[in-house]
Amino acid sequence: MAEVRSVDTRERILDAAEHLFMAHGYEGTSMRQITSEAGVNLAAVNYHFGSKESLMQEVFRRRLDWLNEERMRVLNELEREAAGKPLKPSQIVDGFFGTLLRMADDEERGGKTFLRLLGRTLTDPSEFIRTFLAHEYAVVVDRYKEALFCALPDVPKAEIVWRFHFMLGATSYAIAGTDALRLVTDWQIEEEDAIDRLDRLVPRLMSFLLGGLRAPLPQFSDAVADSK
Amino acid sequence: MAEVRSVDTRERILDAAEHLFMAHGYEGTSMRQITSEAGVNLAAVNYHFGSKESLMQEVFRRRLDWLNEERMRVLNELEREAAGKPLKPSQIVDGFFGTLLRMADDEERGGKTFLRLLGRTLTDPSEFIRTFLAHEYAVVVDRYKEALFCALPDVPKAEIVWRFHFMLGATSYAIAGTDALRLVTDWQIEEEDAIDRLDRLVPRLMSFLLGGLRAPLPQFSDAVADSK
DNA sequence: CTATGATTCAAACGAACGTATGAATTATAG
DNA sequence: CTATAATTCATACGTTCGTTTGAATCATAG
Repeated sequence: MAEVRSVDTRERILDAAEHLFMAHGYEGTSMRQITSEAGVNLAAVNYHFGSKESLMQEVFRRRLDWLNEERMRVLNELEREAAGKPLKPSQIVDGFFGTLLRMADDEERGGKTFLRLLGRTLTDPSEFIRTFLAHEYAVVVDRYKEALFCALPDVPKAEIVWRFHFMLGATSYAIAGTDALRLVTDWQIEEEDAIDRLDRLVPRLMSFLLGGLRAPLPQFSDAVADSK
Repeated sequence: MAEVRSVDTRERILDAAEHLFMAHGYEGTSMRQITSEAGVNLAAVNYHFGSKESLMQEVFRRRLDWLNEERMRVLNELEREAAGKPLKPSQIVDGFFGTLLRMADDEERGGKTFLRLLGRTLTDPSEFIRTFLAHEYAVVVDRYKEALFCALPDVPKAEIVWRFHFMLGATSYAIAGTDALRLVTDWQIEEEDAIDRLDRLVPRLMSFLLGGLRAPLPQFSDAVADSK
């Protein structure tokens, strides 16, 4: 069985697809763009992956499998060290979001390209993509949610779930890239941040997330005891 | 000049486009879907708007013109009342994000449909959309940024800009809709929140945003005085 | 070396896309 | 009523899309 060529072809396609999906979105990227950038024949995608949808799923699976495992490993390690005592919220947030953000430095795992793709895809309108991602994330997110419940026993669970959601949004935006960032700034300020974008982004985002997670509980206009 | 028919047609097209762009994205929505849902002829879009791109821009302009004016009006009013004294961050945040979120109740202004469209579009990969939105937002965002600089004189400007960006992300996610929300929860908790989703979402999000905005400043690993 | 299965390739498929056209229809002005 | 401009309509154009096909090329096993 020939292996050398095909493994190479598969990987080249995945790399090109990852980059182009990030830059132009799923619907905005054609098979011809992908195979052209990968330097392979047009039919190669359908031969190796079956369809464009399956290719998209494989692009994510290649990265998320590792991320999910790593997140699980980190949380298990934290809980082992804590020996039964509840974790600090900052540890949990770092385990989930910090682990993600540190992928940006790891070119082997897709680096910034994959992070930006992920950030943009989480709000992608395509039904099959959201369904796929929700399924990929379900188990890990559930474990982290439970950890937060234990770490913040005085905060209603519904509140924690919402704040988890808000944290995902802030993070998604942060990694979706500097293009959307033009919304907020014309960069009259941060020329000095050209290189250090990342090692500064992480602590910046972490401060913000933790501040939001530990904010005072909201007061609803209708006075209802919102416990549990 | 005939006006009755064409005004109706224009509006019907805009409504259908708003809904379909929200549900399936810009690239994922065809002219035939739009004209079919609007109950008008296929050629009507090109006749009234020129092209699909122009239609997309008009969909946003119809809503954002009002939103921008309202945000300006609110901020001017706040500054008038304050009479020179710096505003409270909570006032500024409510002026920018609260004004946006309250559109959800206003069906005349697009309601939840437009909010979800906006939330999803802010991370849309299409170049011309991001460029257009950045241009539409520029002036207002700049005024609110300046207001935050004055309200938080001890916080470095770069930090405020970043946190503004994070707040946009969290808000975008919150309004992008309950579909993406499945990522975080299977709704084992919040059956009771079916109706009140919105009058509870606003205070919830506001608490989170303010907590993040006022969080302790991050400590960078390389010790550099990050003033200015 | 030959046979076999895996992979690559050029070419084509039908479908769907955004847009353009010119005639038919409708509303307004004189 | 008639003339004129605005709008609607059915239809078609040229592209591009994702996918398929069958032959050509390659690597490996016997």
